[in-house]
Amino acid sequence: MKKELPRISDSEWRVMQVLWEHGPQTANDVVNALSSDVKWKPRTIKTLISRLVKKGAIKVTEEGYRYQYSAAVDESKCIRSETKSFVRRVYQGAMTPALATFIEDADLSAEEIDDLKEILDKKKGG
Amino acid sequence: MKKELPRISDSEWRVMQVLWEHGPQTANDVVNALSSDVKWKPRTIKTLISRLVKKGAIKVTEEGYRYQYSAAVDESKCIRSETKSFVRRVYQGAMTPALATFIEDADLSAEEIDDLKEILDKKKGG
DNA sequence: GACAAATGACTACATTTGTAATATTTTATC
DNA sequence: GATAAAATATTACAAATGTAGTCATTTGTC
Repeated sequence: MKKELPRISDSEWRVMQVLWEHGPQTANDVVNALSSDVKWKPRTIKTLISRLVKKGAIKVTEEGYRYQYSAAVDESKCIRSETKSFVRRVYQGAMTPALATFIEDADLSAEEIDDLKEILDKKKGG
Repeated sequence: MKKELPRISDSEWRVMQVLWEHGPQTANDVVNALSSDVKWKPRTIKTLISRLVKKGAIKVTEEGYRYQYSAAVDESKCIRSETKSFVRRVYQGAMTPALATFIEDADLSAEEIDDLKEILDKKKGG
């Protein structure tokens, strides 16, 4: 019984990332966390939070007398799901060409390259 | 003077892919090419084509008496641009973690792994 | 040339998204 | 308890998107 992931829009992702990174917070905490990154009015962020609550991506608890918001969906699940739909859309589902383009475009240090090769090796070994 | 890439929606990608793959075509050709993949009415596909023309992603030429449509934007540019915005959104721009997740999730054959390692090596060498 | 068939242009309409404003309810303060 | 301040809820509204329908025109056919 896998629960459907709600679809999370671009702007909404920013909000989710705050919650995934910092755990339960008030709406104001989220506003503050985002204030350096985006130029949205606090109202806008509140709206995004409400929509995410309605979608089931965020859950609310009343801690004391104010609401606390926290992620109700798993970050890696969302990332994987987004990744899959991205690859499906742009690469018609073909993972290897996607990876090849990624690698070619990425600006990688020697260490990063080695790390990735190690991941590849592990994959082969497994 | 780089021209701005128009933003191409999910459904519109399907249309673009047909044009990138098969070159100039009539609207009907596109409809036929897509008919096995999607369940859209021909009208819907015409609408998508019109929107893409308006956005400048497709160009029209009158071959004889019927319109021929062809891609006006470069496929790899679009792919790169989409990829970048995807990584920005989901991975906050961090390419290496993105790649790591990609690799871990991918279902790769031994050959594919070797190919990717080779790409990585070339990257290091360069 | 009249008329059907094909094509393209224009119009439609609900949903989602981006981006908020206003109204109401709670809480804090005097 | 009245009132201000803060938080939440309700409402707004345009652009983009998904998904088409209808109208007008062009073309092929008799």
